[in-house]
Amino acid sequence: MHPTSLTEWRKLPLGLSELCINTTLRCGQSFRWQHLPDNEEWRCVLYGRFLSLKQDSEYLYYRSTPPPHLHIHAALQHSSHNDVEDPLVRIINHYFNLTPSLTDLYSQWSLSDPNFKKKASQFTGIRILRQDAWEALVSFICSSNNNIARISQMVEKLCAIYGQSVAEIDGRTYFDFPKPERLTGPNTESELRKLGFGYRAKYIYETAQTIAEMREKGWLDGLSNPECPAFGVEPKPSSEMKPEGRDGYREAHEKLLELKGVGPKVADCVSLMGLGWGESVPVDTHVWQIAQRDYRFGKSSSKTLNKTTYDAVANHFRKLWGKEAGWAHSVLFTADLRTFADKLAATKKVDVKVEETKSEVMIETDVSTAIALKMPKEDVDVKVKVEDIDEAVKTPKGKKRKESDGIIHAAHTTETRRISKRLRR
DNA sequence: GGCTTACCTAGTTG
DNA sequence: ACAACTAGGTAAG
Repeated sequence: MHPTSLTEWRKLPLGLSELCINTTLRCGQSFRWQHLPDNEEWRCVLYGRFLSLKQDSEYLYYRSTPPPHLHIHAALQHSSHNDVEDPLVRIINHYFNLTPSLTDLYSQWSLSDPNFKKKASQFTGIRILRQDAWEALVSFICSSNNNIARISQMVEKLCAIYGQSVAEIDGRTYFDFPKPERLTGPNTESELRKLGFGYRAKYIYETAQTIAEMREKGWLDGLSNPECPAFGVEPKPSSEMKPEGRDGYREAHEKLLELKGVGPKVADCVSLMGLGWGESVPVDTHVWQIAQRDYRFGKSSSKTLNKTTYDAVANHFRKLWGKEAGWAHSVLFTADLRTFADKLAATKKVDVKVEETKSEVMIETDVSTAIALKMPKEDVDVKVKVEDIDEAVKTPKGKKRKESDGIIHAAHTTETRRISKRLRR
């Protein structure tokens, strides 16, 4: 394939508190975005179309390859508008779920939940993506007992082997996500095992088989929230909200559980990020820890996360945060991720001096602000005194961290290592 | 219904 | 170097 040309950057007015791609694309919702650290650019393929993004405090910048003629997603061709509306804008609005006002939602959640208010100021602009349901389903089957780095690797391999080549830019080929039919071959399971999918190989193969051969066409997308349908489908009103979620959400969740490798947590991830059900609250190990630590769970309820406890936690958060509980959940979940732990650790006590080498202007800030401002890492020289870190992180000396509140301390230990490593170079 | 255990593997930890 | 452990769970008993 020839190197593909890129269009000029175009821009959309959009504040960082309405969308922060640097956080949203790294918090474990989508596993396919490529991050180019040089200029903080993000690249991916959506609906068969290559897309590149970057952002500053006022605008979201986007560019793509010239409009394709043949291999275009069907929904794009049915552009019923006479206005020459940029198809990329439609894709961006849909994928990033840009219709609801995120700042309004944040103030709503802050009003009803002091803990949210406390954490949220460091984690603004986190949106729930409206991803393709099939891609979300496969991605989250991969996520079981796994870490974000490896999930991303696996999804990437899946696209490279089974997906269609869409563009070649800077020597890298970009692929679309393969349809279920591409994964129903008799050797798929063993191929996936060779690619390092482990026991998930069987789940993916069997689920692809089920959807391709045992379900009506459009079955999965048909489980979508009518208010937030698949790309290119007209929105319709949805049913009324209930404590356990709307009827359509309950039904989607139940149907997803019939698929191999799909338990309650994966079903909720797909419902939330792939089917547009905002009340879906995936309760994973992090959320369970958060519920026990910050929301008084764990005393009366059982020690392990069984089905009853799962529903109790999810219902509690739905009651607390309302119809878009899953969006709020994602903010707290992100705050708890190790990748982002430095935001909280740093702002607590570490005073980090950041020197922007380009302008040679010295500013004092914490790591969190530096990240929030999205200073290119290469342009930022972070200087931290080791005593400050030790003082701030208070690395525990006890060997058995697991017994107590292990998660926090473990995160701090990791963070200490990470910063020390950075200092050594 | 609630609780255990096995399941793949890349990367990290001690 | 190298064994043990960890990471967005699920299925089966």
